Amino acid sequence: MPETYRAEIRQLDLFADMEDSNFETLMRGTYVQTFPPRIDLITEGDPSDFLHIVLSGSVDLFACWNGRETSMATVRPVSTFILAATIREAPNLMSARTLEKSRIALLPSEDVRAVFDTDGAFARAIVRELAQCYRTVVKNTKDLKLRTSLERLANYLIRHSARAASSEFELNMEKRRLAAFLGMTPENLSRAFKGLEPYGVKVSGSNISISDPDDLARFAKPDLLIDDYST
Amino acid sequence: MPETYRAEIRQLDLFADMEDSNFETLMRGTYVQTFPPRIDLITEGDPSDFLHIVLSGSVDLFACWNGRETSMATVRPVSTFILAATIREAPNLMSARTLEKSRIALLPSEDVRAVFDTDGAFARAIVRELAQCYRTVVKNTKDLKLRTSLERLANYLIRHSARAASSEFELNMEKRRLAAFLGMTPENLSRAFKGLEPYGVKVSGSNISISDPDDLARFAKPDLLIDDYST
DNA sequence: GATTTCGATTGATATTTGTCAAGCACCTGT
DNA sequence: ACAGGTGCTTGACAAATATCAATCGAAATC
Repeated sequence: MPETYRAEIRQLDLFADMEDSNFETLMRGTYVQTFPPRIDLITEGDPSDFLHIVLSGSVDLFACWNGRETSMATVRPVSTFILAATIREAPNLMSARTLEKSRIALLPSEDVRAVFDTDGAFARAIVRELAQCYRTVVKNTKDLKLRTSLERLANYLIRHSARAASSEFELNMEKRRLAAFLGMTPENLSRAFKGLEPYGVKVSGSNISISDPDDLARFAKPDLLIDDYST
Repeated sequence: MPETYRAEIRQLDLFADMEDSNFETLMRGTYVQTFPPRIDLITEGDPSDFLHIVLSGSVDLFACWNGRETSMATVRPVSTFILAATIREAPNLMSARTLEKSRIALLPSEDVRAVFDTDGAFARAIVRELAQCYRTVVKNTKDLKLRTSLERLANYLIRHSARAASSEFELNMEKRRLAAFLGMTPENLSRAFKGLEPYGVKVSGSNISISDPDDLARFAKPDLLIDDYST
């Protein structure tokens, strides 16, 4: 079914309001590919040849320097990545690899830029998307600079508990990646989980349960301007 | 001379390509005000009523949580801030205060959004601006997560030495703010300067001189994908 | 079913960073 | 010149975090 993904992409905020003909132009050069787990899709520093859209599976955005590596974000369906690099015709700042088997749509960056130059609705949608991304990174920076690793973990757990709408949930990534995402070592994450036990956090493998959410929240002090990813 | 600022603003990338009539619409509600040093312009969490443009002076963007405070960025002429919040009609994530006597233009956010909805050229300019901002924050996050405070300071000095095109230059902000910007305490910054002495960094008040830039660079390992603010 | 592999954990230790308190240096206004 | 304020620096100490090595345990492989 080579056409099924079109509707999927068309429904994305980014593409929903644009001209039909421009959407067709974009889709003409687009191809969809399924990648196995742990495949490198992009290496930081490479030119941004394609705008990527995750249709299924998940992708890790990470960055390296001087032999160190850190995880910057996880991209889940259905959303795009390296939009900013595509627009600015600049090298990618982050690398990307699949976490699991994933279907990815690839839109030639040239086409994206060309349509962007003529389709105002598309430009406006990109603005909204980029503004969202920007605000997410700013929140992340505040999290990193204003909180200790224990506080970051506590707030991470609260956010995910809220998203799961349950005081019990599964971590959706390896602990080593969670550690990198939160800006600490895996060893430190282990100890941080221990450190949250007094606040009612129980860990068993990737299963987390929070026995007293209010108690945990009193410690974590979640803040809309850091932890609310919806605005 | 109440009209001089118009030309200044019109020349900004953000406003250069838009329709004359739309620019007029924006300017109609715009006013320019001069603020003394250390005046709070915006408090995080407040609605984003105005897009701000720094015409002269400089503005500190900072953020607080749980009694802690950190500096996120310095805005210098001529550029805008809180563009993302304005577009998304969302609360500001950062607070802003003048560092010195500053002239600031204030554009009602409603007008900005209205023009944005009809003027494709304006929307495209906003995209480029936001993509730039986004990439800057991503670089910042990499700096924070991948480097120690000593490495961050070393790379900061190299960037500013390059900008000044000289191995001797003046810090353009208080050391306490530099410390907050680099994600450390003022005490730690003092020690970090000491720690860079073996690499030829000499500090005298706000005057910095780097006696052996290559030696410092060998330690700092500057990286285009973190330290190059032009792409 | 045994083996291997790899991530997670733990303990011991080192490094980095922050905190507190005191002193210093420089500016400013009187 | 002086006093007061403010930011910077320093030292002693404490807390946070990283590193290294060893072990554990569950899942994958043979």
